[in-house]
Amino acid sequence: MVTARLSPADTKTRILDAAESLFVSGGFDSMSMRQITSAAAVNLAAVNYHFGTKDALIHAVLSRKLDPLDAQRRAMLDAFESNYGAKLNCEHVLVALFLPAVRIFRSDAPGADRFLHFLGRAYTDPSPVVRDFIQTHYIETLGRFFFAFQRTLPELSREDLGFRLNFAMGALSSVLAGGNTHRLIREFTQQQGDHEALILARLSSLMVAALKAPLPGPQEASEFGAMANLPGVAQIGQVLVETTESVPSSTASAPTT
Amino acid sequence: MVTARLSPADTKTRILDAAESLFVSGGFDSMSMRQITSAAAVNLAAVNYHFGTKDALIHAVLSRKLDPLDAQRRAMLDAFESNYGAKLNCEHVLVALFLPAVRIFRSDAPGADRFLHFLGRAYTDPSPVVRDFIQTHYIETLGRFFFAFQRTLPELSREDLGFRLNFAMGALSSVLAGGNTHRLIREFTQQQGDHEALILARLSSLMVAALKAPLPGPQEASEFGAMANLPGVAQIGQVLVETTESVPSSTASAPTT
DNA sequence: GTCTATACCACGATAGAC
DNA sequence: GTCTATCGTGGTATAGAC
Repeated sequence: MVTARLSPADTKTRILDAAESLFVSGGFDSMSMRQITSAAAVNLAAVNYHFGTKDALIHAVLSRKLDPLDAQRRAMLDAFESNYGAKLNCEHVLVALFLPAVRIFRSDAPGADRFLHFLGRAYTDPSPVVRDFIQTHYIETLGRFFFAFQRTLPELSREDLGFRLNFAMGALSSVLAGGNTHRLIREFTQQQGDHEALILARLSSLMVAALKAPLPGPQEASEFGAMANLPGVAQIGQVLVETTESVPSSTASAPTT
Repeated sequence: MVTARLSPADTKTRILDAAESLFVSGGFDSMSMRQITSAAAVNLAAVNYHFGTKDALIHAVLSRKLDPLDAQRRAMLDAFESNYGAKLNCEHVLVALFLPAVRIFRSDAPGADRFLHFLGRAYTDPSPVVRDFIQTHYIETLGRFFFAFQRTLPELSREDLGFRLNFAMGALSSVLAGGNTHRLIREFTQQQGDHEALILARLSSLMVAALKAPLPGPQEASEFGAMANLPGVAQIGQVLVETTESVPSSTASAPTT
């Protein structure tokens, strides 16, 4: 509505900013309402007033950053599909998947430099509150990208593509969550001209490698089996279990192996 | 150490089992002492008596599973280096890195079927209690594997290898932490003979692809740059920035990563 | 409609009784 | 070794000030 004063919207934003920062630092379960409210310089009850609950607050934090990212990803995939049609290849799809995040990261929006770190945390947080939200809100876009990858990589079966995409996306999330993103990216871009393109190229090259790697057949598997059966290797970790189920009373566990 | 009765060791083990299960489900910060003790059917204070603190408890939980894994990894790398010497290749190193985990996963030890899930959680948990413990206790083995990879992949620079290893290990952890591992892996292995070898081959092929992918140069980067500048793509997510104060400010403080 | 003070129950941790 | 009582802190809910 009208709301002449300028304080109300500011309070919500300050809470969101503080919560986001604490979320990136230690994850959802780690951040406390008292930490959030004191960092935002608002009253403890302000969170409950504006968001209702801690779960709803993290949903708002996630939506604020992930909704625009999701929309840009879809828009970019649309643009590539319109431009290339049947000639769409998997590099195009990867660009549509990565470029929006890289652009946000390289923008001068507040907190943009921490965006990749935030993205990694959001995708790796163990809390069901976070995982369920992401898995229910951005499934549609994920399905679109899955379908696009399937079109550009017809040699992969549905299950195999799922395995590789899971692998690739997990890799990206984990790398970003590590927080080394800054140092890593700076290293590769310090003497280059087009930062955005080079970051894209680096990430995409690894992804393409994981997506296009030849599928191991029985013969490759048997090679690994031969390695595993080498003398001095075969017995390592071989669980020769004579004790049925209950492990002996030793403080330092010798069993398991 | 006398402990004639059978209860004391049992109490510790039950606590460890309950804590491990809850850790896999929701991470470190999510699991509560009351959840743990009630699941283990012991008194609330039993945890503090046997382990001292919640942090020490999770350290014990991690050590119980990760120490044997770490030892087996080192032993297997030793065996491969003895067998192959200078002819060691990066597939060998990958087998030494993965096979111990796969063997534990496929053993009939209690909770072995959840081992990969546990491993993923341990490597991705956001809590400093977990991260610091892992990074301080298993650094030595990580260094050994890094050195082994460096020998078998001399064409990669130290920094590039670090980036790719980070990528590959993050992928593995994230895939495992996802929990879909069981269903996914079962799908690919249900009608095959040598499960262990095939799982190894699958994981290794993706890792090898990520480790051996050609490093993108300026020309590849410019191709991606061209994609990003297509009509209908260039303006998506472009944060119309007129203020270009902090451009390529090389704030790279730490030289070597 | 916006914000504050405060009370409520569950959490981790500790001391001391048994 | 095991348990109970207790303290400070976590998320949540409400009454009331502006």
